[in-house]
Amino acid sequence: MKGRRMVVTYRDIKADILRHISDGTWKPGSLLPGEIELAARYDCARATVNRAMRELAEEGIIERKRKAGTRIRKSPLREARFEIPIVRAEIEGRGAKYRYALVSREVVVAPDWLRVRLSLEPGDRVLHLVCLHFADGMPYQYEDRWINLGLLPQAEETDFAATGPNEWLVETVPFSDAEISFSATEADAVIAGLLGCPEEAALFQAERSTWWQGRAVTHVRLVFQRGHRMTARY
Amino acid sequence: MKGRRMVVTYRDIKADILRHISDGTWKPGSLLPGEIELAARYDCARATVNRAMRELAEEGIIERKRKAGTRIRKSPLREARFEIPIVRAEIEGRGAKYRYALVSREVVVAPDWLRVRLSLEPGDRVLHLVCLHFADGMPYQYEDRWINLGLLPQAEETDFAATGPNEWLVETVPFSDAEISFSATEADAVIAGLLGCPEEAALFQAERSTWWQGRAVTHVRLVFQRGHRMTARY
DNA sequence: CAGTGGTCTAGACCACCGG
DNA sequence: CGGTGGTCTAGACCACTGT
Repeated sequence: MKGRRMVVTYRDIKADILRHISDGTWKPGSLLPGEIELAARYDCARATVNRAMRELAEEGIIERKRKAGTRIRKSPLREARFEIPIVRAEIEGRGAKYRYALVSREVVVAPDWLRVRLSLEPGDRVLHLVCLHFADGMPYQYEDRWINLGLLPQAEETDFAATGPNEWLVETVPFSDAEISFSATEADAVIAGLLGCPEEAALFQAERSTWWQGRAVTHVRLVFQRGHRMTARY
Repeated sequence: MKGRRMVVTYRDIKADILRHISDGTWKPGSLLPGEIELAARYDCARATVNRAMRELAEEGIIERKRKAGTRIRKSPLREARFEIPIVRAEIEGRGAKYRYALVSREVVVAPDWLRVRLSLEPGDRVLHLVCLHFADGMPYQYEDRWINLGLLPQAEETDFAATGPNEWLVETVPFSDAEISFSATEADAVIAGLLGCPEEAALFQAERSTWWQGRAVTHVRLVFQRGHRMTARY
């Protein structure tokens, strides 16, 4: 009279383990049963338990070491994941109308601070662009970008009046490594003028350097309009 | 004379796919071969290909849909992961000496803005703490915390003069959901005084609300010393 | 050196959804 | 409806590392 036994999924196991942590059955630092033991308890294959625990480890909930076993992390070294969207998508995703404007364009020898950041050689030339991004006609983001002409010489011939450098780069360099950092900055006269905010206003900014196969592609400083927030759940 | 054939690992496959994207073999938007096809090409089990592609999808490199197959993402919807450490660990991790100070403590009825954020009832009581965290004797972070006494009544009897609320909460509420957001703020008179920076200085701040099993635990506003950055690679 | 997690395999069933 | 990815299984070998 018994139908087919419901199969235990790795999601079930994750949820069950989280429940045990939540209700205090397993406390921070304590040792969990091994995979074989749990597979027996849940009556499933070890691979299923493995996937559940591997994901919990990736999420920073538990800590696994061969031979030593699996433990609940003392202070849950958790991490928040932030999507890094393209400005256009970000603005249109909020249901606002996107507009882009090129403010200035110049080809120069890379200044020292940039050479250091991107590991460029003395004398290397870069394309320096300043742009503005608008949401519903209001200034949304100031973009100060430097593109390595040694790696992307075609950038010098490209017209950035219509298409922003961000979108051009995405389709030109399909895949890349990046380092991004967030901080606060005070609006200088130029930025205050362009964003239409008071000088010295506190603004949220992101700086990102990008590499492709070990070579520097671009460096960009993005300064957001007053009051901008970046949010994540975790 | 052939020894045991080298087994193809899921890491090999990930690397190979990334190489194909990097060198332009597969362009953004293009359709990749199915799992069975790839398993045959790499001469491995489908599960191995599946794990490689599943991880690439999690990382935002590719997009998978049943029946439709797997494609390279148009604009690589990538995400940066930031570790959210406890202040003490953050400071000691930089090799600096950590010191904590409680600035003020009061039990009050939750103000309206907090009630809304944490979905509290009118009249609910909260513990309001203001603390300072020092690195090598220099003010590092200002902490403005509110703890829900309805959920954690024992907080009212706890002495936060020695141990910071953050560490107390971590060991009291082992697991929780959180929403965190980053922005820039101007130093008001109080914060400028405590952090020792000019009034109106642009400061980086994080705000976090935390829930345990659906009930609000705490809300905290963390304001960092001038020049603070949060960095990630991706 | 022995126990634990890490990974691969070959096969199977199934859910979803595009054509 | 049929092809694609999603997942589970039972078994195996291996790498790492604490004891």
